[in-house]
Amino acid sequence: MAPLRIIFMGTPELAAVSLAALQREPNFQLVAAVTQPDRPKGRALKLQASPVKELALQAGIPVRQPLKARDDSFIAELRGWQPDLIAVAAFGQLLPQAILELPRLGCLNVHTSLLPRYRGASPIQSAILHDELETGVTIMKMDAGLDTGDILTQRRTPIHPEDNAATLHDRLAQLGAELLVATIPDYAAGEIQPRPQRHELATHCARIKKEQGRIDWTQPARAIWNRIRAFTPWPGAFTYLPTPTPPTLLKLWQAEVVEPAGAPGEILAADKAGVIIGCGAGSLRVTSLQREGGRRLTATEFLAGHPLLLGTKLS
RNA sequence: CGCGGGGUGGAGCAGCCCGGUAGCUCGUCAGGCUCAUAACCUGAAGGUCCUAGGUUCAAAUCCUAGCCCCGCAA
Repeated sequence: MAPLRIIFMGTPELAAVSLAALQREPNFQLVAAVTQPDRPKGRALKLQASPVKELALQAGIPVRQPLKARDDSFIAELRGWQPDLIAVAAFGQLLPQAILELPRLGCLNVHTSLLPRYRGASPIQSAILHDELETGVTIMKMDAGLDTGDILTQRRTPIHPEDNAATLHDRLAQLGAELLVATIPDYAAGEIQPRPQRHELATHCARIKKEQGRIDWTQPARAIWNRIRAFTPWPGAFTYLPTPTPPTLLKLWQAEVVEPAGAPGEILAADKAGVIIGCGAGSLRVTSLQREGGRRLTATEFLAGHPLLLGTKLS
């Protein structure tokens, strides 16, 4: 059997993991990789290629970076590759019907949630933020909506207390890549019956905004704990130290829920075991934190250079 | 030229404005104390103050250039 001609569309690291997995399969022929245009990034605002682009270039796969996927000349070019299938993972743009119908086998998408839950831009963070006990990945046949296509396969994974968005991201990226590679041959052979989503159970999650990382100390400790885990490593959960003008930004990277209660935002203890801060219910022991201008430090290291007065109120 | 903070014994910081023998909280090592501790007491080792120039009688401190790190912004 001739190898399947596959076009890959994706952008961030999550997608690159899937591309790498596809690329290792001898029965798949990656005829092109499509990704977002290089974007200014970093302190010098230099243009930076997406992880998918870097990997594709390294693998000798032709790369395209259309400003708009619905551009006619781009679609014509896609057609020119004569793909059997388009595989999409975190591409960053909705695809027009013309593209969805272009390959013989249509477009498959890797989504890092158990659809129909957490459709949209931030499924990994949102699952943690909403105190879910498990999440997973879904391979679906794409349709015109946002993550509304028929489900081909799913795989679950528990969310552990020690998980944060980074660890969960890495695990789901791996799971998604494996599941994609495993699903495609069965799907191509007609052995998988796509199942429509139960749309009445759908939930949506929007793109994360940095401001959502701000901690509201009147919330229960567990909710704040989830926020810290969901916003690590990006954009970071933060609060402010009441230093004389202006307040100092303080990012919290790691914490655990503890029993003792206290006024919301008040520092109840600060020693080698961590910094204990009162919440709306219970309190939080912070064990890894970072002041603006400084690096991420353990509580012990932080306290060596930045004494925290008991009773200080964070905001 | 996007804005800003910073590079000081092993770690985290102060000192810099107002040049003049390098300090704090820890860690490490040795000894002591304790039923016990991420506890306490005593003592010790350990520093080209990022690099290269410059100013000066004298530079961690002032000036110039470079390298590296971080927050914001994306």
